[in-house]
Amino acid sequence: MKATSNCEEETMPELPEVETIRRCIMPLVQGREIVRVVVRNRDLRWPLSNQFASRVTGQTVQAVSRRGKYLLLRCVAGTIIIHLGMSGKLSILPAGTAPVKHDHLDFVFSNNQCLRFNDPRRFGSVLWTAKPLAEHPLLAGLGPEPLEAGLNGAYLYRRSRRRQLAVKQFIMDSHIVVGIGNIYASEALFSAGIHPARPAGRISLLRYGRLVEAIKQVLRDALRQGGTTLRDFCDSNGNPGYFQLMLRVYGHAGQPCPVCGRPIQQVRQGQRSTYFCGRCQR
DNA sequence: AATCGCGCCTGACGGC
DNA sequence: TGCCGTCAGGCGCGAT
Repeated sequence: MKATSNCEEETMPELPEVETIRRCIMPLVQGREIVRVVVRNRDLRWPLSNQFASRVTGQTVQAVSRRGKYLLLRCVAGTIIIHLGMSGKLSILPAGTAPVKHDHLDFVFSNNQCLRFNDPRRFGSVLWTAKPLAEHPLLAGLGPEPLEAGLNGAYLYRRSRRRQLAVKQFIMDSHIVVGIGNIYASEALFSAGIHPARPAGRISLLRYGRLVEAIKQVLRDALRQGGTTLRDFCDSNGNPGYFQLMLRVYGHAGQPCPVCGRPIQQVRQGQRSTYFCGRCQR
C-alpha cells in the first residue's frame, strides 16, 4: 500500500462509499485493457457464469459509472456490473500480489495493475452484460438517483399515494429511489422529523420536501467525508480510518436524542433495525 | 399491485 | 479455550 493506491472500505458500502470507490478506481482503470481475468470463486450472489472471463478478457474500460450502488465498468462490447453487497471491497494492486481469503476475482490490466474483488459474505456480485444497460433486469425499473433532480418532494409524494407501507421501507425500495441504505434511511428520517413507521401515503407534500432535502444532505455529507479520506488514500499514507460517519441515531439505542435528550428507540422493520426518536419524529 | 418474509453468508460478540 | 447462539444487513424473489 505504499507505492500503490488502494481503495478499501471499512464499513458497509452505502451509496456515498460506492461513489467514492468509483472516483478512486476510475483514473486507475479507465482506458486500460483487461488482459486477464482470474476467477477463484464463482459462488457470488449471482453465480459467475462460465463465460465471464472469456467475455471480459480483451475489453478496454472506457468509463466507470454508477447506478445506485451498482458500479459499471463500461467497455465497447458491454458492461461489467459490480455490486459490493454488504462486505465487498475493491482494491488496486500490482498484478501477482498474493491473494488472501475471500479474494474471489481479479481483473488484470495492461499496465500490470490488478483490480481485485474481495467479499467475505458474498452478498456482492460481478456480472457481464452485452445488452443496453436499460434492458438489464437488475437495472431496469430502478428509481431516480437520490442526488439528482429526479428525486424531489413531488415525486415521492406522487409515488406514495395510497400506499400503506412504512415510509422507511418505502424510501429503501430501489424502485422508488436508489441507494438509500438502512443507515441513511434512519438518519434522514430523523433529520426530517418523520416517524419511520408512518404509512408512506400519509405524509404531506411539504414533509416529503423536507425528507428529500434531508436525504440529499446526509448523502452529500458522507460523500464529502469520503472525498477527504479518498485524498488520504490516494496519498497512500495507509490511513485506515475511512468514513467516520456522523450518525445521530443509527446504532444509538438507549442513548439520548441529540435534539431532545429522550432515549433513542430501536425497532425492527422488515428484518432491519430502525433507530428513531419518539418525540422528535412524528 | 402491493406487501411480506425468506435466504444467501461470514465475522464479531457475548455467555458459559 | 472453545463452542454455540445471536445479530448485522442489500436486495431480489416467490408467495400471498
